[in-house]
Amino acid sequence: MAKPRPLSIKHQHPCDQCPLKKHDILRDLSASETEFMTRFKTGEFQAQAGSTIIVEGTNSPHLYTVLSGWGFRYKTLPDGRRQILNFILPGDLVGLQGSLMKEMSHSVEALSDMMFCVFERESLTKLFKETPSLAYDVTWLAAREEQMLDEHLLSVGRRTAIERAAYLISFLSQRARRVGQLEDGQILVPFTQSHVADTLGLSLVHTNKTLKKLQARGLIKWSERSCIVKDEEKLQHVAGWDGLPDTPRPFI
Amino acid sequence: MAKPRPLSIKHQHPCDQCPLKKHDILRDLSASETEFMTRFKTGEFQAQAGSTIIVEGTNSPHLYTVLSGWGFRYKTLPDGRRQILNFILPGDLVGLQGSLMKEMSHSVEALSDMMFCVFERESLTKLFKETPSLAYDVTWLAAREEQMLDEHLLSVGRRTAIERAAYLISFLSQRARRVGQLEDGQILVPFTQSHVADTLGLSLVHTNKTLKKLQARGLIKWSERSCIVKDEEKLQHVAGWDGLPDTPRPFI
DNA sequence: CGCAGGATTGATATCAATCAATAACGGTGG
DNA sequence: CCACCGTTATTGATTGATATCAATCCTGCG
Repeated sequence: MAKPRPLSIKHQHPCDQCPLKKHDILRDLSASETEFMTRFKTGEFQAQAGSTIIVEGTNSPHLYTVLSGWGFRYKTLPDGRRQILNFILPGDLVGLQGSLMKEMSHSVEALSDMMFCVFERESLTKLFKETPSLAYDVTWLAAREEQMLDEHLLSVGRRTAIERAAYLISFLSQRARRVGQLEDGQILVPFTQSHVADTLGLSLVHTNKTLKKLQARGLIKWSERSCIVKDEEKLQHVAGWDGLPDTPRPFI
Repeated sequence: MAKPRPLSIKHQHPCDQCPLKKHDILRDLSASETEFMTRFKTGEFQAQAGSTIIVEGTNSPHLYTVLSGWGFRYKTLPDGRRQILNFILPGDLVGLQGSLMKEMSHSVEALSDMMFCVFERESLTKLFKETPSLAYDVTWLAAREEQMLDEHLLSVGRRTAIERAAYLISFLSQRARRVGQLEDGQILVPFTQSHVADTLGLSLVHTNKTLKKLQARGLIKWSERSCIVKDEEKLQHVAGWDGLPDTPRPFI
């Protein structure tokens, strides 16, 4: 519950040595783009596992790119029921809504310790004026988020419990792999079955029983706050899902 | 199932007389923006009620803005189960994903007869280069779609059947009102309870029973392929939903 | 008149939620 | 070291919500 504050560390990672560059899935920036990003970036910011980074209804003056760590976006109903909307991984943009609209309509919490690259919301206009190619990338990222939400909605609305779980785990393992967060099939993030339940729109107990079924079928193994994927192909088949594209994607 | 083709009617509505201008909720375009849109626009296109405008997995060379009529975006599972993702109303942008990515990941169908303003996907890059303010608006619209999907996901994942129905109907009535599609509380669109069911993630039968409950409580009245809102405030309260913002929004 | 699509209803089946325990584990204070 | 927690995972029993099945009833239309 501790409210994280930006640390005063500035440009610990210069943009031309951005730690995200090592991921093949992320497209390279041109020299002029990197130059713009260097001006755009105002600092870095660290969040502890479990801390809340963005609170629904507030208006954050910042826009972030995740440099490392895992988090998730969620919304809650007045009585506390929670729905996890999506997970946030390295290379993802966080807080765009808040920069465009009056306020954020969802909250964000860190699953692991996280490191962010910080931008001022005001300079977003400048980005659009001065560097159209990056503006295009921002829009691309927004469209990608929409695409993921579409699939989640299909999942929660029309897939059965076991199909949903199969979809979620193969979705997460594919996203994880693309940013080096999958080792021997294990998704390198500490998340609980409560998180899974609130993503799938199921109760905790039923989520547990569903994961056990997948385990009994030999498709996964749940182990200490994480999940080991045993048979990704079968998981995808159970879910009736095509998988993520393997093409490079932008980041800012 | 008939595949609609663009009609050869060009600029029936010049951009400076855009029929969308009459809606207060839509922000005015500057002279230079209107000038750009005139060049950007390549024609108009009409779709019949029930026709499929975009097919999942294909790659449409066009980007559309809805001038009139209602439609919906949806995805299906291999065995045919369908999830409606969102509804499409005048002023909405359609096909952005297809312009940015390789292919569309959802389908679009017309609920009523519809009229679209047509743009070439290639000129989107030009839009970003030449008119940053419109590029910003495109991104704004993408973020707005994301916001709606977030709320739908919360609904399908965590709201009960009656809460979901209450949310959907107040959501639709508010969107309808903003573009003159609400008359005496009636949502002016021909949709069936099957559409409602596939939006809520419920079966058709249960949807019918749920709507009947709302009707018994005096909150709505279902009547010939549409819905009359009797008490919007109570609907919103049942759903635990804040409602849509009333601020002007962009369109392109 | 008969037919098709949509709406409605009752009976039954199934899935998932809830309730209630227990187990396994790490951390903490004595 | 051990007793005591709190968190997470697990399991069985029961309840409740929603799906499915099967009719029937409209209403517009050829």
